[in-house]
Parts: sequence; C-alpha cells; structure tokens
Amino acid sequence: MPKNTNFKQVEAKWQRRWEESGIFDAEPRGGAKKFFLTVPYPYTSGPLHIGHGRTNTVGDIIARFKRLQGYNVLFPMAFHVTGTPILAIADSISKSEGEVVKLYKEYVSIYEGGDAASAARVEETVRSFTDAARVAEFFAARISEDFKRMGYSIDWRRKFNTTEPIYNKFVEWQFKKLYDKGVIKKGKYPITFSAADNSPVGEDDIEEGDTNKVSIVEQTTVKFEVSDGSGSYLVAATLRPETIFGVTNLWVNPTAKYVKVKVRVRAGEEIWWVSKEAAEKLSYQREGVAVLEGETEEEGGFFLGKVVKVPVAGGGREVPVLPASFVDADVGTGVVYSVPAHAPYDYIALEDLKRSGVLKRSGVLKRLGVLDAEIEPIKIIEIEGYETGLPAKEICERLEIKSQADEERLEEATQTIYKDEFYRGVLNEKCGEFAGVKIAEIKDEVKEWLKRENKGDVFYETSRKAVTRGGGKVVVAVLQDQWFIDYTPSWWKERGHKLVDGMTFYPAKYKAYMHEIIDWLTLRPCARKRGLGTRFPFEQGWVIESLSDSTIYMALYTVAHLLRGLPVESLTEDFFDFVFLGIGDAEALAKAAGVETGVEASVLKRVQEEFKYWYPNDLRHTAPPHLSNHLVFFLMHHAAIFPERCWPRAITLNELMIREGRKISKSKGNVIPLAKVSELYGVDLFRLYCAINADFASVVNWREQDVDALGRRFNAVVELFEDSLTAECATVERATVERAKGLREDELTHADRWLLSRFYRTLKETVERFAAFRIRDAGINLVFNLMNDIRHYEQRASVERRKRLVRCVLEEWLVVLSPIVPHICEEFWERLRLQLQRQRSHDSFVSLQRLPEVKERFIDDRVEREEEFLAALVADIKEILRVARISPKPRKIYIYTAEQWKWEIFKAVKDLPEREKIRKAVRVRGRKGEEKSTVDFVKQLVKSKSGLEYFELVEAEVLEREKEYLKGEFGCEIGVNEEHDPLGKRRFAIPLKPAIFVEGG
RNA sequence: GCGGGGGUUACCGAGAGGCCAAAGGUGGCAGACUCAAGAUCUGCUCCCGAAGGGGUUCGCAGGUUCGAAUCCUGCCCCCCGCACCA
Repeated sequence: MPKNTNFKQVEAKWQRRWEESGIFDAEPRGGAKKFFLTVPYPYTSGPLHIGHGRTNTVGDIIARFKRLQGYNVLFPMAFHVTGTPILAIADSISKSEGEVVKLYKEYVSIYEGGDAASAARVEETVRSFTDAARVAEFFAARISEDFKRMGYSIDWRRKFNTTEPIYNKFVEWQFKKLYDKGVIKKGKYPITFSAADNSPVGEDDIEEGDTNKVSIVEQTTVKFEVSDGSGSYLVAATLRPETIFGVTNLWVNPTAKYVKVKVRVRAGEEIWWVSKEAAEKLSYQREGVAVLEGETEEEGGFFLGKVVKVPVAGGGREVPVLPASFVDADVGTGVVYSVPAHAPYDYIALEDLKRSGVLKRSGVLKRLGVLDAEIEPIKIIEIEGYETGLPAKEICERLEIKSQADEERLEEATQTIYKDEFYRGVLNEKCGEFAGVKIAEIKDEVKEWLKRENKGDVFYETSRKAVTRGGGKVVVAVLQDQWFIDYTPSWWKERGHKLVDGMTFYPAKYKAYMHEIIDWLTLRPCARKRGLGTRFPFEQGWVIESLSDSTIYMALYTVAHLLRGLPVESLTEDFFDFVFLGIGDAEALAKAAGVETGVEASVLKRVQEEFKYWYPNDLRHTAPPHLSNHLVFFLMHHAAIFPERCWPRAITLNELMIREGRKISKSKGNVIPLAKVSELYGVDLFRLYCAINADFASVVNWREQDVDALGRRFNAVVELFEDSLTAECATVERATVERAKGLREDELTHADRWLLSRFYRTLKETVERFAAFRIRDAGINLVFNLMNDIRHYEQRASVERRKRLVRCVLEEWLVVLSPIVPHICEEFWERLRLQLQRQRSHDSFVSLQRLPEVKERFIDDRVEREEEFLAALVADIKEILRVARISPKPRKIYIYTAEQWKWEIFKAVKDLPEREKIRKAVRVRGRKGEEKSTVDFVKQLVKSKSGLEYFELVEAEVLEREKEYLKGEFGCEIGVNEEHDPLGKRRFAIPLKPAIFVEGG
C-alpha cells in the first residue's frame, strides 16, 4: 500500500463527488459531438460477479475515454426483469424450497451481512422474495450500488426496469410496428412442459437445468400395421428414419405397459399402440389424442410372436415383434424398430436372442415361413472404414461388446456409428429412390417422405429425463398457436445486411459472422404463456418474451427520464411514432392527447429533440455469446423499425472472464461477487486488470497471483505519483508544469530529453490505441512501459531528478490514465490542483478534461537513438565483465569508437544487398593496401546486429558527455579513444558498436 | 461435421519474413537494503564460453527463401460456438 494514499477512501470520496456533482448526467449540448454508448442491462435475479464486471468495466473505460476526446457522452443503464427466471425464484421461495432459499440467503448476505442484526434482516428480505417484483427490486438496487462502486460513469437518471409501465408502452409500440410489417405470426412450436404444473418450463424451472441443459429432440414415428386384422399400428420412434429400409423386427420391452390410443391424422382416425408413458406425451403434442379405456392396456409380452408390416417397399414385408430389455417405455414410444446392420443395440439384442434360442422356440420364424433360418441383418448403408460387412457388428466387435447390458459401450458405439454414417455413409440400392445419396443429405428427405405418405410422423422427446424443481416430470408439449417473429422476409434480411455493412465491428471478424447469422435466422418465438413482461398486444394470455422485448430499448434511454414526467396514458402509438420516427405533428398530437392528459406540444418537441440528439446508438459493447441472439435481434429490429440515420454505428465485443483457468460458475463455487471487488482488491486495480490482462478477443484469466503482481506494479505507480508531489520536489524547482517544461530547454540533460521523448511518444501511441479500442495496449503503455522508462531514467539521472521530471508530465499522464483507473487519477489531479492553486486553477475533475496535446517537439529520435547506443554499450561491457569474470571491479575501461572511414563505408553500403557490400566498400575506401581491413570490417558489419541499422551519431561526443554516468555505472575510470590498447581491440570497433578493452582489477 | 481461435523458452503471455534466444509478467536463483521477514531495487534464469561470441530452440514433418517462430503444404493435439446426437 502506498504511503499516503488509502485506496478505499479515495474510491468512496470520488464516487461521492461524481454523484453529488452529477457530472455524468448527460444533457444535449449544442455544438458538442455526442457519443451514445450502451452495454446490455443486467438481469436482476441475483448478484453480479467479477465476470460481469469485465464487460461493464470496458464499457466504462470507453465512455470515459470518449469524454476525454471531447464527446458529450451518454452512458446509461437499466435493469432486466422480464422472463421466467425471477418468477421461478419467487415460486421456489414461496414453496420454501431449501436450496433456493439457502442460495438467496447467501446472495442477500453479500449485501446485508456484517452485523449482529444481519441474520434477521437477511431472513426477512428473503421472505419478501415470494413476490417476484421484490426480487427484482432488491437486486436492481444492489446492482446499481455495485456499479457505482465500480466507478462507472453512468447517467442514472435514465434508468428503468423492463416491467414498468413506460417500458411496457414502449415494447407494445415496437410490436405494433413489427405487426404492421407483417412479421408477427402464429404456428406450432414444441416446448418443454410440466404436466404436473400444467405449465411450460424453462431452464430455471428444471432440476439442474442450468448445468445440464434439457433440449428438445425431434424423433420420427413410423407406423407398423399389426398383422392380426385389427387395423391397429405399433408405432416405433426413431432418430434415424433413413434406416427404415433395413428393418428386421420390432422391439418392445416385455415388462412395460402398452396402450391403444385413438389418434387423429390427416386421413381420419387411427389406433396406435404405444407405451403408456408415450401415450401421455402424445396427448400434449397432438390434438385429438384419446387413450382407449378398459381392455387395451397390455404388457409388452402381449406382442411377442406377433408380426407387423414394414411400411416401405410396397408394404408387403412382414417382420416379427421381439423382446428387448434395452427398450425404455419412457423414451420415445416405447417401441423401437430394429436395424441390426447399423444399430449396435439392435445387433447385440438380436445376438442375445439367437444365443438364448428364444427366437427358434417362439415359433415366430416358422410362422413367417423362414423355417430354421435366423433373422439376418439387412445392410442398407455403404461406408468406408467398415469393410468387413455389417457396421454394427464390426463396431461391437471392436469395442468388445458382449450383451445389451453393456450400456456404456453401446452408447459409445451408437455415437460413433451415427457420426460415421451420417457424414460418410451412403444409402444403397435397397433404399429405392433414395439410393446413392449421403445420409447427411437425405435424412430429412426420408423423414418428409414418410410423413407425406402417412407412414410416419413427428414425435418430440426431451434430450434427457428431467424433472422440475418441484419434482414434476418434464415432457415436450406442442403449442398449437405459438407467436413468432418471422425473420425470413427478404426485404428484412437485405436491410439487415445493409445495416451491418455500414457498421464497425471490433474485433472485425465478427462482422462477417453477423452477416451469416442474419442469413440463418428464421422463426423466433416471441411470446410466452408465463413470465414477467409486457402483455402481448394481439392476444390475451401471452407475454412478450424477454429477448424479443429488449431489442431497441436503447432508444428509450434517450428519453426515459422525460417520459417519467408524463402520464402513462399519453404514451400511445402516435406518441412514440412522433418521438422516434418523426411521424405527425406536435401540436396535433398534443391536442389529441391533451384532451385527456394535458401533454403540451412543447414537451413533445423536447422529448423528440432529445431522442434526435442522442440517437443512433454509437456503440454497443457486450460479449460474443450475444451475437447470435440479442445482437442480431438488436440489429434486425433497428433495420425493420428505424430509418437508416438511426441505425447503430458500432459493436465491440470482449471475451469473458475466467478464474484461475476455469469458467466462473455457481456450480464450481468460484464466484466472486462484484460487490466484494472493492474490499478484496480495490476497484482501480480490478479495472486495470480487466484492461491489461487480455485484449478484447482473449479471455481474461483472473489469477490471484497475477492480480497481486499487478497490484504491486500499480502501487509503484501510485508511489511514483506521490513522490512527485512531495514538498521538496515542488520547492526545488517550484515545478509547476509550465515552469518545469520551461526548465528552460537548454537546462535539460540528455537523459531528461530522453524521458520526455519517451513519454510523449508513449502518450501519442496510447491515444491512438485507445481510439482503436486497443485498451490493453494503451494500458500496458501507460503503466508497464512508462514505468520501465522511468526506472531506466532514474538510474541514469537520480531519484530527485526523476521526481521533478515525472512531475512535469504528471498532469498529462493522469488524464490519459483516468479512463482505466479513474479514482486514483482524480485524487492526484486534486492534490495537484491544491498544490498549484496560486499559480493555476484546474477544473475540478480529471474526468472532464480533454486529452492532452502531444508535444511533438519533445519526441526526438536522435535522443532516443543515443540512449539506445549507450544502453547497448553498457550491456556489452557488462557481458564482458561477466564472461571474463572480472570482479569485483575493473581498473579501467577503454572504449574505442569506429574510425571515420568505417562510418563512410557504413553509410555507403547500408542499403545494399550483402553480396555487393564488399565491392562497394573497397571502391569507397579506394586506398591500396587497405583492402584486407576493409573486407574484415564489412564482414564484421554484416555479422553485427546492432550495426545493421544506420544512424548517424558522433560517438565520441556522446561518450565524453556520458563519461560520468559510465564511471558511476562501473565504478572505474573510463577512457575514450585513448592510445592505450594492449590487445589491439581498437580495430574491432564498428559504427554504433565501439570496441571495448577492460583492464581487470 | 461446419465455423472460429489456438499449440512460443518452468508458467501466463506478446511477437506474424531479417533489428528474435524471442517483450512483459509470474515463478526460481544470486546480490543490495533489513535485527529478521515482507516490500522494493539490481543481476541471472535454453546450452557452451576467461571479451561483447558460438550452438540448439517457437506442436510434428516437409517446402518456399540468401534468411522462417513468422509464408506455403500435410499431419497431430487443444479450446469455443453451431449443427448433429444421446
């Protein structure tokens, strides 16, 4: 910890001052360029952690930098409440579900902990969470505190949440616009559903739904007519409809229960046999499904020995129904068709049967007229790599699978064969019109054909067995009248592409990616039956879904604080049309609205003006996972609703944050709440780490070790600042910026000039990098590189001189550094101001400064080259001392600079290819008898790395000037170009690389 | 499988034809300071070297080039999306 700076106090002090002074409250300003930056609002279901901190911090850094560039910056924030998760939390807490209650007690304790009464307060708060609105309210309030504590320069006056009336009105307006464009549509849609709750379920409702996602899998059902004259069908479900041509039998589980259901199909009604479980699922997926009561429930054994018709190839082929233990009545229809040539399960089950002799004894084969023969697999897919015959057989042998009880390896075999056959397999001649086509290309066609021929249908299954947190079974239901947004119209896609073309993406690769996403977009459900949010305006009972309601809300920021003063009833479609699209006339609108609400035309104009001032959204900053959902909707909805001048200008994306090399997640137990950052690390250090540890395209790895190391660096910077403010330093020179610079230029030593040159060069680069969003490079420059230069300078000059010189550039340094570590910069800015108040008055906030002018005249190549020359020389001497083991101290060091003729040759050959150098050199020197030394020199020159780059320098002069420094550095006498040269080293000197002779002690 | 990103000297991580034995950081070693520890500073940290040099390195194997960590070809491996599955 630096001597005179308490980070926590500094943070609190400046956060208070920023808030009191309202300097980040953005108002339209005539003349000023505006910059409107947004970062997606946080979801208020719980506390944010440091991972969320990265994106928001980077957003703030950009906002602050843009202010320094002179923009009038609007950086607003709001809170996302819409959707089911918060509702699910409230439900769980209402039901006193232990885990959820415990988790939320933990969450609340982050904020409410710390004293004796806290337990009771936490208890009470969590109890209030039975009301979803309280959950959102509580966390919205805490998150905004967190953000303030992170030093974010947000205009909080414009905050809102996504369930409040102004937002509802706004979203309603958006949907009306989309509806008018004809893209809001209705259709069928499968969802995960809980029968027990008679309600759709999302990730948050499902047990372990967050860690082990449940998705919806589309299976194909195939109907096999039972050959008993009943006209009923055994209905098998499959993920591989293309294998229908290779069916040899059906499988049922002999111990499972099967029922007859009446099913309405296109042609009328049919009787299906499926497992009891499947019958229930079907009832959620189709209309007109009825289980036939009474006599129809049978165990699987009922079917054994029966024969069914395969519905392809004319429908004539008959196959037996056989028992298999691997069939799960609760997966699919509980009936599986068997393709032993290509499905490892089927192959092994058949082998099991053959081995046990059941098959022969059952007599079923006899009935089929295949006396004594066994059932033979039918191979229908040709694939390289499975040469010996049957793929299923081959892989079972390869994996040494012996029976259907070996489920683990059977799974593996199934996976492998699926992938191989899907991508490389080709249907063979047994597959009729589909023969000769790759599975990957034909699968869907077979599926469609089965449906078309009324031989097959669709059945949805969950990707794994799942239950809700309440214990209810999760099944797939098909909503018959789901509302969608249809992104397929070509006018829309074209506008979307055009919008993207006109934008900047950083990293740039995401631009092409976004074009692709737009092409892929099709239908997107946009309303749900439950959850918090805006009522769907076109049908009762639906709520607008949470990604669909947060697409163009940036527009609302521009006017949210103004809308608050208006009656909600006045926020009509006409109102928003006027404000956002400039449709209509303020007076007329005021008159129409004014009758009931009294909103004056001048107010309407003011609202419209503010929108027009701030829009478009100049930059949206977020993380890549948003690209294929939120961001594409953000862009497409702008493309649909707004005129081109209101289209977003840029998107920047930073990767996520991990901790100690691992993903940050609740289940890993490695979450650090954002609220703890100040206490554990300090906010400025956190911000610096976010800025410096990785560029946008890379993951930030939060490693304690690295954080500590950076903390030490940061402390060193702060101490450096402190040092330069000490009284001595100030009195020595009265080192005001003006006068120090005016250390009259003739007073500046070479080292002084060097440091100033380094500083201004760095400053210039830093600003360029900042402007290109290369925040990491900018930060590294400002902290690491400058500190290294200063350390070097200190050794060249002195600590005292360093303090004075740093003092000269401190002000400018603070300004450019302030976007990253604003608190400490404000603090030193103020200390400077207090120190200098008699000579100069500063503005009170570094946050409100402009980027310093780069003093080009201090950027001096010559000075830097001289210093490099010197540093290389010092390094060479050290190397010699080390290798020659001259210690402790040499008696004297002799330095010999290159003779003039060498410089002449150097200059003459510098740009020539190596082959020509020698010839040219000999010609330039032009003296007989000197050829050998000339050639030796050129050879040396070619070998020497430092000599390669030509730069004119009067070496002896520099050395004379720096003699004292060299003496100090090596603690001995230094001789420059003296006669004494016992080992004849002089002749090895080349330009910029003097020869050296060290006389040992 | 498709798309994207990678594999660099103990670790993290820059570098994208010559100025590269390769920034910076971490860790390690030695020294300075200190009663001591910590912090800080200095030096070293691929191998050899009693003179600033030489040798071998940037996933593997080839190639282009006067010259390759950097460009090309093939291969192996890892990560992330998506798809496909279960």
